[in-house]
Amino acid sequence: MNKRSRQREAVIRVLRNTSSHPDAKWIYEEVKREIPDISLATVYRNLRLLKEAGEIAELPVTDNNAHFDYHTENHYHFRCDRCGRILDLDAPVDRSIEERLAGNTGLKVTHHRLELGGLCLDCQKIKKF
Amino acid sequence: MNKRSRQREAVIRVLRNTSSHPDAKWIYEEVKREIPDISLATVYRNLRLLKEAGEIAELPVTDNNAHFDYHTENHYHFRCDRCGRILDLDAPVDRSIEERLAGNTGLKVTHHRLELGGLCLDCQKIKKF
DNA sequence: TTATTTGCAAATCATTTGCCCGAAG
DNA sequence: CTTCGGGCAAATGATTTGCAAATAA
Repeated sequence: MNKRSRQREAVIRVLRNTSSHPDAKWIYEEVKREIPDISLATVYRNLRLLKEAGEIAELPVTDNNAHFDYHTENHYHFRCDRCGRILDLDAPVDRSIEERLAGNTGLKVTHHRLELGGLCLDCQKIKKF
Repeated sequence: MNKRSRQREAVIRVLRNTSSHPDAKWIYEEVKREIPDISLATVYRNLRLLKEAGEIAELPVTDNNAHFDYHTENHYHFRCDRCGRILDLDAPVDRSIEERLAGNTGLKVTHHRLELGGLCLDCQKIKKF
């Protein structure tokens, strides 16, 4: 993580400029438009390093693909049950939830993650689901 | 899902009798104590079928292994950042969170997932982290 | 110069599938 | 009987790794 390579910068830039919380393959395809002979392994390598360095975050999902987010500060997500899209909510983070739920369990709570689920605007228009 | 096989019953029973939200390998090892020649594929197959039938739930995690939960009703989790353990919280689910966060976005919210993170009781005792 | 990073291909790991046999209903 | 589920081994798909060549500092 101590050299600024073209490919690493491109991975960061792609992730910064999308709000779609993409997986590695999607990021790879995007970066390839700028650096056509970049290797998928390089994308994976950089995503892992950036994550370990805390510059990006990995989202917990159930679809067998790691999804990434450039915004590491805590914020809330909405996930569409139909199309799988993940949207950022701009509601403020409410830390008081943490004490309220942990109660007297003795757990040391440092953060929380909250995600709404349902149908996004596009998918609500589609009749059968 | 319309026959009651010994191995399927065993998978369900193992999951029902643990609170550790295990992955497929762990469940496999447990069931093997009762049915030594069960196949790992059978465990995977049943976990997928049971999940599709809504009898168990899959938890979203970032560790490249699918984790399962026998309790499909909505409830909150605590995840230990150090040991990765996932605990159930017995705090009541607060559906009012959904309207509060979705606001006037137009999203149709049907459920939410909330997870606290930090250090569990055991890991708080360990000095260096 | 020299430590890092890349691209490629092979390796690994979790999970799924094809197929044929045994078991449940 | 007849259909569904199991075991095994091979297939798949995502992610990682070894290594020699390329590149940033």
